Amino acid sequence: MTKKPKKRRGRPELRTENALDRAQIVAAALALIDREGLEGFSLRQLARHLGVFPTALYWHLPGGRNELLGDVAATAFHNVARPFKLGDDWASWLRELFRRYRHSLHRHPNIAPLLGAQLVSNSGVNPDLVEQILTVLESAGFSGPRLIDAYNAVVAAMLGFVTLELAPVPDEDPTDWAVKFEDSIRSLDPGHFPHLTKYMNLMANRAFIVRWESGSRNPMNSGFELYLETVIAGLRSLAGG
Amino acid sequence: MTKKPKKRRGRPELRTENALDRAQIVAAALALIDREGLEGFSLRQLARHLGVFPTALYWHLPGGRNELLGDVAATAFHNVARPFKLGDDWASWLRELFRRYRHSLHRHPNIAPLLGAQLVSNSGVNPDLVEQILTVLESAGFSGPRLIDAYNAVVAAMLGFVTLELAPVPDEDPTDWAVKFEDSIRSLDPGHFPHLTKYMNLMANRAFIVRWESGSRNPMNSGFELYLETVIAGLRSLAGG
DNA sequence: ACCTGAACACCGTTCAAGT
DNA sequence: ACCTGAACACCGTTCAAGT
Repeated sequence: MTKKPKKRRGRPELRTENALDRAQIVAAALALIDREGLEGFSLRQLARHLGVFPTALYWHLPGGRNELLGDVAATAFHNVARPFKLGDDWASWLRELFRRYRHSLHRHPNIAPLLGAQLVSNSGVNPDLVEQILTVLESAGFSGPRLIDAYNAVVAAMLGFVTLELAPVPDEDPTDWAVKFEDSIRSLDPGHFPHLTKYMNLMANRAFIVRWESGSRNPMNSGFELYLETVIAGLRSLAGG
Repeated sequence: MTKKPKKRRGRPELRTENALDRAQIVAAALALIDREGLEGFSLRQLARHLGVFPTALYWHLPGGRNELLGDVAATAFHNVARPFKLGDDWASWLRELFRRYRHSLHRHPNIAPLLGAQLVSNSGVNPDLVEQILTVLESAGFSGPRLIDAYNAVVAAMLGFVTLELAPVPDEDPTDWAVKFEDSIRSLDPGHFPHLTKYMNLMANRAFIVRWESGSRNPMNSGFELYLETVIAGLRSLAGG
């Protein structure tokens, strides 16, 4: 009954009662990564933002940095999969899944490396998504070991394009790097690179390997759509097999 | 004319004349990453192996860590693309490209995150590869803006699957993590996850999201092959468009 | 030209101690 | 139960100085 809410009232973040819980830490981490990027992110900086000592985080996340990043990565999968009812069109369902996943990551582009390139993201992932993809592919005509192969192809396709699209630029002075890189691209010899130079205005900074900005600044929409249709057309033609 | 090869003869790595050049540093870095992984890799450790001070590396690689990793990543593309002659079958050429790239990365699985998830890899990449893919896709029937979309789809497909397949396991005590993760997968409710539990023996540790080992220990061969055929069949059906 | 050496401003994590 | 506080063993990078 004795209330004492006046403790530590000079603090920047007002930490009434028990300030920290796991969800709050994860949310703050995501916000920090959104602003600073993954390279600039550290537990110590996060702790500073939360108004606690770095070591306090270990009580809530015994696994430390990896556990935290696993939880952060899992948020990208929230609400990407819609319900699939028997009789629904599998291709439409897959299209929507791919687009919603991509949209979700474009809202937090800096976590893209976590999803594509670190198995850590597994731990937090909802098995519902796995179950649904299997259901949809069965309805598309796959079964047995081939169904599992198709499942792997679909997951790789869903994550792969976006991981690459949103791959971060080097963290050094980005304009220097961009200028230097653009120069080297634009000065290629048309004799040796006829197609590349012919299509330069369509490709410069818009195509993999010859771009100097990430997809977060330069979305690759039409490339993604063609990729998506490629995968769906391919699955359709292999479904009978 | 005065030869003095006896300098510093007590050193572990015998550094005759000028010990360091860029190529040597890159090779040593790759070897170190192969053994320790990307997380365990540091410039200081690399310098120790080379018998120099960490700061010596900056004379050869002014861009520091990023420049070094860019060069390391570029080695994955060496000799993946075969020559393409007019009249050759574009599908066969693409098949070989994908397989050779995958094979190249399986020899250095720890650098996979650099290629998929960091734009830094661009700097060292050979524009020949770009030119060749454009040539092949034109021969497959693509042209104009759609050719560029197809190019982006092909690059994303080539890099995407392998990046995911070789995504590294968390660096903490790996067996602990694996056991814990396997338990959580195997104890899923068949009522709620009928397909996933039905296919568990085919999927456990062999399919994305429900595996606890990287593709470097557990290659996903049949998944890759179906993915490859999916992309090729899809491109074939969209080439007319 | 090529490398040493000291210094700066950081990291993640462990462990004991406080309340 | 939840957090502080000190300590450990590291980082990448800059800058001046040596040869």
